[in-house]
Amino acid sequence: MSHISGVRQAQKQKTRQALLDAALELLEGQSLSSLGLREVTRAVGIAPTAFYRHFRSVEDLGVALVEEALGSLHPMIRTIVSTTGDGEERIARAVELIAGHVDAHPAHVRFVARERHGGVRVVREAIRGQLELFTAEVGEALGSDPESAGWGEEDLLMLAQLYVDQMLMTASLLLDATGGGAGERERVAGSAARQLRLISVGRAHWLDRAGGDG
Amino acid sequence: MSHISGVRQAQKQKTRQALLDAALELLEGQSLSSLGLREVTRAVGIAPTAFYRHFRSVEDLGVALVEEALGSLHPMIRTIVSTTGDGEERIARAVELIAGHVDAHPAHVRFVARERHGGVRVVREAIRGQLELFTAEVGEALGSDPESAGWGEEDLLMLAQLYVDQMLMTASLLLDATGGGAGERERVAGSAARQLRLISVGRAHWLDRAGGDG
DNA sequence: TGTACATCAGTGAACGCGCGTTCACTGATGTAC
DNA sequence: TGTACATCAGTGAACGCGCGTTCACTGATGTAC
Repeated sequence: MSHISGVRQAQKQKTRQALLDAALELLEGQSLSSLGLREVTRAVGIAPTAFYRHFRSVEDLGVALVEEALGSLHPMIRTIVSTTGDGEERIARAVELIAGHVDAHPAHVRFVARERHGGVRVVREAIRGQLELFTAEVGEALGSDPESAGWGEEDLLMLAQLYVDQMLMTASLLLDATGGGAGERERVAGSAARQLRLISVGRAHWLDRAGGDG
Repeated sequence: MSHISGVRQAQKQKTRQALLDAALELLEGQSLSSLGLREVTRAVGIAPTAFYRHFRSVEDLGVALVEEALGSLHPMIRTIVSTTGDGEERIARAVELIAGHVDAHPAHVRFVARERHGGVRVVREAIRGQLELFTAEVGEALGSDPESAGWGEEDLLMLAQLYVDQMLMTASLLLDATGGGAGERERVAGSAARQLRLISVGRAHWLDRAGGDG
C-alpha cells in the first residue's frame, strides 16, 4: 500500500503545478501574450521540451490559469452573497473579504484584471465565460433576497453585473495600493465601501423612481 | 511662401503618426508588451532603425498612444458632463456619446481597456494619471451641480470614479459587442443605461440614508 | 538668386541572442503473468 | 516475489527564424552669406 495511486501521476501533477506557479509569477511584470515557453520552463528548472507534456502552448496554459484564478474567486463570491446582517455590515464584510482575497492570491487577481481585456483571445473568452457564470449566480442570489421583491430579471442581472465588475475593480485597486502605504489601502477600501453604499442606496430606491416599473 | 514651416518636419510628423497608427492596428490582436519594433516598422514600410528617430522604444511609443487615445476621450467626457436635460435624457445621451466614440475610435478604446491593467508599467501609470485627471474633472463638474448640495469632497470623487470606470467598462463592452449583431449592442447599451440609472437613483437618495452626513 | 555647408530622417548590413518546435533518446514507473 | 515488457515524463541536440540594437552611410531639406 505504499504507492496506491501512482508516483508517476503525482510527479506529473507536481510539475504541471510548478509550471502554472512559475507562469503566474512571471506574469507579474508582463502580459500573457509576451510570456515565452522557455521562460517558464527555465523558471521551473526543466527542459523546454517537457512543457509539451503538460500544455499544447502558452495560451493553453493561460486557459488553465483562468480556471485556477477564478476557481479561487468562486468561494469568496459565495461567501459574500450569503453574508447576513444589515446593509452596512454586509458592505464592510464584503470589502474585508475582497481585501483578504487580494492578500491571499495577489497573482490571481493581477492575472484576471490583466488578461480580462488582454491580447490572448481564448483566455479573454475563458474569463468572460467564468464571469458570466458568477454574474448569473449573484443575480440568482439577489433574486431570492426579499429586498428584490418586484424586480425584473433584467434588472437583477444588471445589478449583479455592477456588483461583479465593482468587485473586480476594487480587487485590482487594492492590489495596486498594496505597493503604497497602509494609508493608501485604507483610502481605496473606504472609497470602495462608499461606492457599494451608493449602489445599495440606488437598489433600495430603484422601484420608487419616476417611470419605474414597480 | 511655399514652404513656411518645414517640409522635413512635416514629413517626420507624418512618419511618426504612421508608426502610431500601425502600432494601434497591430495591438488589436496582442498586448503592447509583445509588440515588436520591427513589426511596427514593417507595417509602415520603413527600415527598423528609423524607429529610433521617433521613439526610444516600443514602451515610449505606448506612452504616446496613451496621450492620443485619452486625448480623444477628453472632449467626450466634457460633452457628457455639460449635457443638460433631465436625468433620463442625460443618461440616454451619455450612452449614445459613448457608443459614438467606440465607433469613431475603436482601437483607442481597445488600447485603453487592454493597457490600463497591461504588462507595461510606464503605460499603466500614464493611463492611471490621465484617468485621475478625468476623475477630478468629473468630480468638479458634479460639485457645481445643484443636485450635489451638501455632498462632501470625498463623496463627489467617489461618485466621479464610479462614473469614469462605468464609462470605460461600457465602452469596452460595446466594443466587444460590435463583433456580434446589432441586437447584442442594443442589449449592452440598455444594460449600461440601467446601471447609470441605478447610480443616479443612489445619488438622488445619498443624503437620505440612515447614518447619512447631510 | 546662387553657392557652400550643416542638419538629420531614413537606409542597409551586420551582430549576437533567445525563441518555438522536431526528434530520437533515457530511465524510472507501471503492468502482466 | 520475480521477470519481461510497456508506458511516458523529462532530456538534449539541432533547426531555422525574427528579434533589438550598432554603425557608417546617403541624400533631400534647411541655413548662412
